[in-house]
Amino acid sequence: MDKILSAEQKCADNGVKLTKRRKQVLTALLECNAAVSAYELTELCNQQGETAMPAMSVYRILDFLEGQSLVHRLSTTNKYIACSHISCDHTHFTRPQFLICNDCTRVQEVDVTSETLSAIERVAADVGFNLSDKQLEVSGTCSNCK
Amino acid sequence: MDKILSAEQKCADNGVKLTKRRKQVLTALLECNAAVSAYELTELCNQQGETAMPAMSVYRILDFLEGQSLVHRLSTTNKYIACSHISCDHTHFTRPQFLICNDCTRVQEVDVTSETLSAIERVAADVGFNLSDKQLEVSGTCSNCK
DNA sequence: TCAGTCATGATACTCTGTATCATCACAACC
DNA sequence: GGTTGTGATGATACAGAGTATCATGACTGA
Repeated sequence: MDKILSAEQKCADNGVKLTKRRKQVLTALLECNAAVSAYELTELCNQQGETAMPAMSVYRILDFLEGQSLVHRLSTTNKYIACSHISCDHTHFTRPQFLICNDCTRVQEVDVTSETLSAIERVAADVGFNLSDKQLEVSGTCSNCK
Repeated sequence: MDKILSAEQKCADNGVKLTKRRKQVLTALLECNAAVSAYELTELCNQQGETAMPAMSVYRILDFLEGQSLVHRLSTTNKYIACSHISCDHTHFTRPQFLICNDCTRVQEVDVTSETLSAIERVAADVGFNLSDKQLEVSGTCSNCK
């Protein structure tokens, strides 16, 4: 799985380690190819793993992976997905935007366009509000489900 | 409190009733003038109310009030706020957009501008995605806190 | 007044996430 | 080699968010 190799490389570049457990969680998340909750991911790990994976570790590891931009947390649904850009050299300079399908719960990651961003920033600035570096999450129906 | 009167009128127009309990929850939410969780709201009701307010009822009542567009649920923070437009004739034709302050947790409700909306729609359409009628939530720092 | 319907009360439970402390693994250093 | 320090993981307990379910209350309309 070359995504894991890329992830390992990125971690090494940042001076942190993609340990066995972290690899296990990331692999499970990549394989299920969907947005899943931390507890669902725990179950997935426990199904295929030899040694038991505690939910606690999954939370910690997800935090770590999020810090490395290898996974994203969807705050509207409390679920996690693997970043679409693990094996390319995409830098997260622009914020990610997530299109969440209400029917099949699949999630597509795109970049926030500069138009969208500047439109939102303008509205915020009007009331003296500074945006922080968060992502955008919108829901609807994906191409498969409509 | 004329906001309560307006709310009562709106409910009547829709053929539903703003009961005593529902008024109590809405009043508490209006008075605290902030985004609060369902359980915090339960406590607020219990502090000032004579008869105990079960958390269960608060959830049901919040659902009801949300259906009447009298309160909004912030899904990124799992909190609720009273709608800013209770006592005006604002129709929620446009989606609300919430600016959530990371420091003081205050929330400002504005309307999504047509620019923002069309920019987001364009990106979504590019990948065959139809937006549904959800709101937009962005976080940052409000004018008081910066 | 009696039945039907909607609102509320009460209990229990699941799911999500955090706090805390113990233990383990590995690397640097003497 | 032994020791010590640090970061990763394990284990337990708990808090917070939300749902399921069934019972009861209140009002309306025949």
